[in-house]
Amino acid sequence: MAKTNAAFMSGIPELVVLRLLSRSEMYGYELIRAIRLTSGESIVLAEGVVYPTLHGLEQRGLLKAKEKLVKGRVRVYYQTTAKGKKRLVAIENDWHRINNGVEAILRRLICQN
Amino acid sequence: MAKTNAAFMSGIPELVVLRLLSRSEMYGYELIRAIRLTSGESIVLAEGVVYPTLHGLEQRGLLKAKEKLVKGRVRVYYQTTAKGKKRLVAIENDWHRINNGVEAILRRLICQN
DNA sequence: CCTAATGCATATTTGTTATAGGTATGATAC
DNA sequence: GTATCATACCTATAACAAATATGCATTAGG
Repeated sequence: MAKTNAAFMSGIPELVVLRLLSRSEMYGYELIRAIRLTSGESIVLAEGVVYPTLHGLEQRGLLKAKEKLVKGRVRVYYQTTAKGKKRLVAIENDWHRINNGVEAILRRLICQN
Repeated sequence: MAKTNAAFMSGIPELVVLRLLSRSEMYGYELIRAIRLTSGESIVLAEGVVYPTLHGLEQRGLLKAKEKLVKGRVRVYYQTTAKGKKRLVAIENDWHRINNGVEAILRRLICQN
């Protein structure tokens, strides 16, 4: 468990990657910064997390990769596919459901066994 | 990945167990029902998840166990200790921080890289 | 020159949850 | 009376995903 993230991270990389790349295409390094900045430093994913995630999502057809040569350096741009967007909707729903469940327990809206 | 829970579950068992047992003592089976009901069926933890969690938390001094004989049957009641409540506050904070980070990305409040 | 930042990649470890069993008692229904 | 379900506990193993720790190569800055 990292000092910065500390638990509650399962599923998060897939969710945030699909979400950010559904809006605009990005390359890995850029995406890592975007996750950190957009989350207000709350979510910091190392390269060893993001790159395998990108490769996995691409293999599953949820992302599409495209190589570009920028300043003599190869960048791999990724973009969420239509299939990826469907998947995104599904896991967003899952995330909200789990979240509501936890909130209900923390706030104890309902009660009694 | 379970059909009911589907990702986003890391850290959740510890959090909800510490939270529910900080309010009132419960025995394992009762706790399992309480998690399911209080979360509105959103979070369903099997016995194979809850019992090891209880044992682990007790070993770490975050829970205190007490055996009771009820209707000729032994029940093990658990209760969150003072140390457990401190830990609870810490992971509740972690949980909210991660949550806010994900929300910011989903809603894209902030932007630009 | 040397260092930091950029940019990609992957093998291995670690930590947790999920699964799938196992034991035993009490209550209910047929 | 006996079959079945709910109660109540337990643990070993599998499965999975993130974290860690690397490696390589290029560019910009001091």
